[in-house]
Amino acid sequence: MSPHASRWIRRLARFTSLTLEEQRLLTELSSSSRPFPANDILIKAGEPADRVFVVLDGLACRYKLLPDGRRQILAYLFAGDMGDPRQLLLNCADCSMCVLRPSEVSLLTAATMQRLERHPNIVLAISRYSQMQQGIASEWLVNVGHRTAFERVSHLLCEIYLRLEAVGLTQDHAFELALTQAEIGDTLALSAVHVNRTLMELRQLKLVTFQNRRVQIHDYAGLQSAAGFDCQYLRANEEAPVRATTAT
Amino acid sequence: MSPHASRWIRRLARFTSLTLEEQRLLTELSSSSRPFPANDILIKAGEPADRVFVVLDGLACRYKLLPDGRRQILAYLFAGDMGDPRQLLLNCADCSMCVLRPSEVSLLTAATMQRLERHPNIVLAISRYSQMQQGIASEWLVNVGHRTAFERVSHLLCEIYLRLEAVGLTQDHAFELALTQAEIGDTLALSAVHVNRTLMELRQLKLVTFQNRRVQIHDYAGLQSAAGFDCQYLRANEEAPVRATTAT
DNA sequence: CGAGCCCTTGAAACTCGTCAATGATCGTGG
DNA sequence: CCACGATCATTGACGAGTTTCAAGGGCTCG
Repeated sequence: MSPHASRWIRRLARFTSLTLEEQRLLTELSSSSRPFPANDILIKAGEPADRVFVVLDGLACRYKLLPDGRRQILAYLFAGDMGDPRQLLLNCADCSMCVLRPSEVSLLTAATMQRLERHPNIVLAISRYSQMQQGIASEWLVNVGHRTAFERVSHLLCEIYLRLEAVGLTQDHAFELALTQAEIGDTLALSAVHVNRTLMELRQLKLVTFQNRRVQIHDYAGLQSAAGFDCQYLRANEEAPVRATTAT
Repeated sequence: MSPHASRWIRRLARFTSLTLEEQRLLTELSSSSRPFPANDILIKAGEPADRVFVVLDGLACRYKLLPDGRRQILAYLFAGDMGDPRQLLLNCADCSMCVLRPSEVSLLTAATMQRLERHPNIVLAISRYSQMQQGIASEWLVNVGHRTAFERVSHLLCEIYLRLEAVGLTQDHAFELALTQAEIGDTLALSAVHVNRTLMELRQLKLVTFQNRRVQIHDYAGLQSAAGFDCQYLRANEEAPVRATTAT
């Protein structure tokens, strides 16, 4: 039995309340997790994708590589995050995935997912969660497209802070963030050098300190305002609506 | 009865074969469409989203606005394209949507979507289609993040060409594209001025001509290569797999 | 025929990338 | 326990791509 299922449950439970039985099922299904060493590749773009990844602990990401070797990170998967089950419907993965830190990852088969589908409540939570993930992807496009380097870095840090807070991985506006500056650059479409300069600037302005894989937010309001950050897209306080629609 | 449902059916049928009965249902459900004038706003970010939009004819887009007025276009919806039904599961729209040209748009209610859900085949097609749309969004992030202006414009034109071809809206490597250069700029995160310069360059290289709302591709292979375009993400030839998995 | 929107072009400024070198940190093995 | 190599952070100088500003011209529609 994996000790890490709780983050996943906590993540999903934000989108609809789960019964104890449903929580037990999620715990059971994620118990087949196994550890992956840092930089291990989970799947490459183009390969058949017959599993859904659940990151129980650690940090993974989805990304695409260009022929010249440049990389765009498309999404982070923190502890509690999972891939979109709809991915199973297509013949092959449209992007690659790797773990950035030593991580505990569970691989759910199509058969396992079918067990989940018998629980409409869980399906609802996963669907809403996946929809939120799409919202994050949209916000990233805005970020990379229309914000300055300074705003981008600030915005990303605001987002990560709230996402980690949602699963209980922050304390006093601080959290562990095991990303190199080069990886942040691949996320925000900035050079590692420029990420560094921007982080220095944030430090000098006493907004954020990012050192030794730890982020300390000194002035969240200031950071939010510098980023033009509006947390709505994270659906931090999504309520379970009265009407229990079951959409595709 | 709308005369435009065929593009929608054609679009979905690329992902699984639809029976005549299923096609009739889609035609019936889209018959409640109505025309929208150019620049009409379909929905604003934050408003309750209780309808799924199907663009039967014309051109719409999803976008986000920044407080300073800048706009990032997140997706185009050409004739035959639709929104993601999963959007209904969240309380409100996470981005705005408008029509860029006079368009024929159908608004499907949650009740209508529930009728569709009784047809697993249609659900499958829509799910696969939506998944492909997500793939397009990922590719756009790569585009904006890691490609030069020249590559971005070329890449976008390659994509639009294939998407329009899929629903029969091209002839001889030419198609109507009712976008202003400013709108292309809002899509690719470039200034309108630079879009113009890039289009001139493409014209001089005899790759593409874009004039009078018409795109004529003179050298598709050359354009594809200039863009570093790999059409796989469009799932142009997605086969209906043997196994009929029904994922969430 | 005029108004408005869009395209086109030029010049100057700025953000950010690249290149290069130096330090700091960490894990590993001698 | 220290030395070593590797990875990562830091800093400076320079260059390139793109933006902004500004102005003129063309097209379309009423």
